[in-house]
Amino acid sequence: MAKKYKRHTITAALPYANGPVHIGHLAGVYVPSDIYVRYLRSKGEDVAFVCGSDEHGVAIELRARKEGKTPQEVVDFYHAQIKDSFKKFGISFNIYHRTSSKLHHETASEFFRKLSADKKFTETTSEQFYDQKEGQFLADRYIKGTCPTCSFSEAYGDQCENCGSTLSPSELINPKSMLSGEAPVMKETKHWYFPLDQYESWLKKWILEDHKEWKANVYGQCKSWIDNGLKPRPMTRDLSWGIPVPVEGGEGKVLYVWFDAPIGYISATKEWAKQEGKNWEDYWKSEDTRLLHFIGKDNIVFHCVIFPALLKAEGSYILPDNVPANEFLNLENNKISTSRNWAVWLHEYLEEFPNKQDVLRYTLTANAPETKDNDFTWKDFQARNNNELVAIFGNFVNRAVVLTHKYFDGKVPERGELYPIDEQVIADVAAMPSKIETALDQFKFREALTLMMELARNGNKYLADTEPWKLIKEDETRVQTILNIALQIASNLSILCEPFLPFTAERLNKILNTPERKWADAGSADLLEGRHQLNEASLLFEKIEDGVVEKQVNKLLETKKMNEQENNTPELTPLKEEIVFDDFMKMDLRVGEIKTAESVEKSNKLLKFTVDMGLETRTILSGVSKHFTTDEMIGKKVVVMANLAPRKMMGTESQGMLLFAENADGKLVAVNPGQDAENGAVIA
RNA sequence: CGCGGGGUGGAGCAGUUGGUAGCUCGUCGGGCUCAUAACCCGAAGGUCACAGGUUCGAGUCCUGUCCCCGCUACCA
Repeated sequence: MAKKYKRHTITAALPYANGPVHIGHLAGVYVPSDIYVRYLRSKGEDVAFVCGSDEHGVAIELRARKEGKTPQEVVDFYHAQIKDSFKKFGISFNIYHRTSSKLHHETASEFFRKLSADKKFTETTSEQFYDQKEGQFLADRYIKGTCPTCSFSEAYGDQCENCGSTLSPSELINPKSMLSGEAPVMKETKHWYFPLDQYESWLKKWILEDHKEWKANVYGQCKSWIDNGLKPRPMTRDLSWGIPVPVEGGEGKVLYVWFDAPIGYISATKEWAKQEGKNWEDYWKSEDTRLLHFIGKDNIVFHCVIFPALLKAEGSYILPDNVPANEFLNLENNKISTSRNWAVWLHEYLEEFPNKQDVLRYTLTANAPETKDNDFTWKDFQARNNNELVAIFGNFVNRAVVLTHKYFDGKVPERGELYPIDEQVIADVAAMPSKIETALDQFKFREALTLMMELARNGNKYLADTEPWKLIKEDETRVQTILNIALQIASNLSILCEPFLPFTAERLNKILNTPERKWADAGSADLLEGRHQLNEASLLFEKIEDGVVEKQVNKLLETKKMNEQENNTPELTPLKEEIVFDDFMKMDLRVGEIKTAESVEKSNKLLKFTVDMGLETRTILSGVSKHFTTDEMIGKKVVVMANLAPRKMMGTESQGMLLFAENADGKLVAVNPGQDAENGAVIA
């Protein structure tokens, strides 16, 4: 932070209100942002920490339809649940707002109207697929059809999952709406485009030159976008759930969620300012305010490129000074997945681990995905609690307090003459706050946490080196000095651990019988006066037994089992249209035997096979390298669609098609005619 | 050859402008007994994904290869 700022506006990514929040959200965004905010507040800085539920978008509309509810009912439920989880975890938002609120609708509409009036949009009419049965335009992802490149029948409108080609929906053969299953029609529609391309040179300077200090993952992602050339992006959608387009001709259309969601930060700030009697514009339009966005890596371009460009276009807003984005957290070696229920849900954790919010906050900070994706395991959670929080932090505090009660009736003893070891440890304490500050100022939360724990470790070492329990028999004055210093360290811990472990800081202050202290006090060896009365010692952390984490692991195994069962009784794809016998007879299916198999250069999906078809040997390409190794395919009998028109892929002509069955989990199995079938035999 | 991030002792991570490879946890050995069988000391353990190159010297710079993750633009 080279520049001195008067105040800070800190945003945390708006969680999407179509499901509860899990440890991935916490680790990636909310714990780091909360640590940073608590640190700033402790330093006495003026901070607005804003967040809220993102409640628009097509996914919520679809979910509501599926559950037979209104979109509002869906978001009401999850908004309340998410808000509650954050509150209980001590995520100290100044306000947790929501984008379905009236104030937000007004704010976003006004923003849009301003850009529209200033001619910052271009209005373009184009033809898009429309589902007549559902009365709705279709996003690319909601159209399926046959891939023109590889004939895969389940290709999406934007991409074929089988061969990897990038598509546009109009290229699909036999397109089908995923909503109704009907064939969509083309229909004209007008949208408001934001010409991002016009901001290219400005973005180049602002990010690539002026913000080289951004994290490597953030900077790299932005550079990639800018270097690839920016295109105008539509800022409106043909949907019904969202903020109505507030200008002439916008009937039946809503604002794109990625247009309205970041503005949610602004409306949240407005609401908070109104409640607190402050001026919201100080936090968004004043050059001496520092704006920071805490997000996950999936949001980088929206927060670094699109939203800043919109703010720039509007003209009166400040721009983010930094966007500390984290990578993703995995759970027990698998990607966290809401739909597969592979997650640790915060509302469940709160019930199953009462009063252990700090343990999770600690684990997620110590193992935060700051530079790359990381893995959360229950075993690691248990180890960090038992070996670090209990053994090092909790134990040190307990030792110091118990000894003080034992020898001095719980009154802080006066400090006498200092030995070199005392002076050393006091100097170490004094040096610690600035070390932690340096780490926090660079968003290195893992490192900051390690430093904080180092102080507790030093405390334990100090006690071990000075051995007050031995000295008490011969030199009580010396013990007074030692315990005084040990307690000063404990008091320092209460300040320095507060950003990371707020509940622990509170308990520690209770034990020490002290008020909450501020960052400026940290480093001092005079936080506790002589004869200050301590409260009874109580444990800050408790050991977590094997059975407890085993239960959690079993719960996940159970989930895995259920997912597998669901896959075994899959939702089968509905039968295709009836065909007549002659249609069937048009297909020439033959038995073949794979003679050779090799991977295709520059393709991550294709394998190249030579297949013995009895009369001839054919070269056939198939997009199956994710499913099979070349070795396991050699010698296999397969069914070949023999009279399919040849097609060139990756420079090689494929003379036919191998048949595979696809399981619900996407895994392919070769259709096997049995080893007795002769090569070239007709299948009918 | 689409783009970005990552690949460092059993696990999780640091390694700044190239100069004897560090930290936490775990393991092994020892010590201590105030403390939640907690604490303290010591040791073992790495061809820094792989192959070349530049250099007196490369985890660090260059070239190529492999692997994992994400993005690829109406998926929030």
